[in-house]
Amino acid sequence: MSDLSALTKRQKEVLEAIYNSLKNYGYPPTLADLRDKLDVTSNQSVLDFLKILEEKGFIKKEEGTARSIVILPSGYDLLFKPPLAPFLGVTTAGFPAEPLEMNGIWDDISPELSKYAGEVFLLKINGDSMINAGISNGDYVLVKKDKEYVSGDIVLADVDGESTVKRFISENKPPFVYLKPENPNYKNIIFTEAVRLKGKIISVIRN
Amino acid sequence: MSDLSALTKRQKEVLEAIYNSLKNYGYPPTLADLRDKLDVTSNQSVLDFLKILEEKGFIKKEEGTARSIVILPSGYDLLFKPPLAPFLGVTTAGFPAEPLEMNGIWDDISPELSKYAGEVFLLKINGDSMINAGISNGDYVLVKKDKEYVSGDIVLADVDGESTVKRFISENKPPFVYLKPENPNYKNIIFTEAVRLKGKIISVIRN
DNA sequence: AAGAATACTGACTATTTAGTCAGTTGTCAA
DNA sequence: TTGACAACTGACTAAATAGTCAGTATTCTT
Repeated sequence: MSDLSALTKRQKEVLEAIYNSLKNYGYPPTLADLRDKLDVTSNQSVLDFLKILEEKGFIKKEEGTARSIVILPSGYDLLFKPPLAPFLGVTTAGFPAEPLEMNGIWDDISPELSKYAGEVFLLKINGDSMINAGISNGDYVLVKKDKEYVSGDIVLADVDGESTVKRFISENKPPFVYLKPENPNYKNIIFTEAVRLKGKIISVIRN
Repeated sequence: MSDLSALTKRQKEVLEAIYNSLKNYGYPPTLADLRDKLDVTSNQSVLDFLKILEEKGFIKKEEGTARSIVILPSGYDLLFKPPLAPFLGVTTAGFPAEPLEMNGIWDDISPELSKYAGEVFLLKINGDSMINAGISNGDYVLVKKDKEYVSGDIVLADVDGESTVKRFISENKPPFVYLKPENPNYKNIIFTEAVRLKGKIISVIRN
């Protein structure tokens, strides 16, 4: 038997189609809605998929009831969280990483933000190197993956395998390009090949 | 004609019944579901209500479509935010109020937070009197209504009809009880009858 | 090479659900 | 005291929707 949590590409498309309906109309799709979205002509195809998704625990539906498909938490997980996973172990701001407990926290962030899924992730700040930029120990920052950075951006950087949050500076005088902590007790990090920019901090959340 | 945004007690019950269905089952109710919940025996009663709620802009439904009732933002406002309304016009942090644009912003905050509905609201900070506490101009703060405050809490206070965010201090030496701005350019506000504490700041959100 | 799983078809029925019609009752303000 | 409004009834029809049946084609595994 195949892995309980594994979905084929097509099956994931179905889950996404359900989610999109929900998002676009505010209520779940009918079999016919899904039939159209999935470009099939038979209800049976849809019922097959729903049965599989239900057996694997991603959705739930009531028999004999119109528009009764509900996406379960594990379904939402599959839709949104997997691309974030690689980052979740890491943590930041100049000090050793601590595993991030997403439980609860992610729920406090809007599902709306899931439109950024794959591009945005949440990190818990560990350290005080950015205190003067209003980012304190224990805060959560929302990081958006990006390719372009301008001087002054607050960024998540990977320095020799260790993650850190600093201000990115690029200027016409020495030391030209470097990472600047917003705390006089910390030193600038000169940009070398060991430094990689992972994303921009787009939001700070403090509870 | 009566106020467009006013609902009778019964009409509000209907809106709540819709919401409860949504919450309990994950999808909207049918006419029959509502018929049962509202303890009426005719579909027409339900249709009458839905028509009124739709005309008044609290819900939307598709004709000829099962379970197609969607609660609109103003419907959710009515369900959760009414106790907050008095606050929304106000704004904060030492300077004149600016009407708060909830649109978009509220969407960035989790629906999960609606469990605090009636106790929590969002304010946009206008001013820099709390800059050293990490609360800057343009930030949003999540305020939780409360009755008990301890020295050191950052609070939303009403001072002579004007709202402001400050640190609440209560100590054994003069001036004993007062509101302290976290910015040396601002003066302490001594606690008098003109000062009322409205809530605690539980979260700061910066975009 | 055979079976299992996946993805799919087309015609059909049964059930659910929305909506209509033609009213009644009670309340409250002009 | 009349008329608008709010809340409601019971029987009905029309439409939407779920689900069945009996298959085929393709790919992957053993």
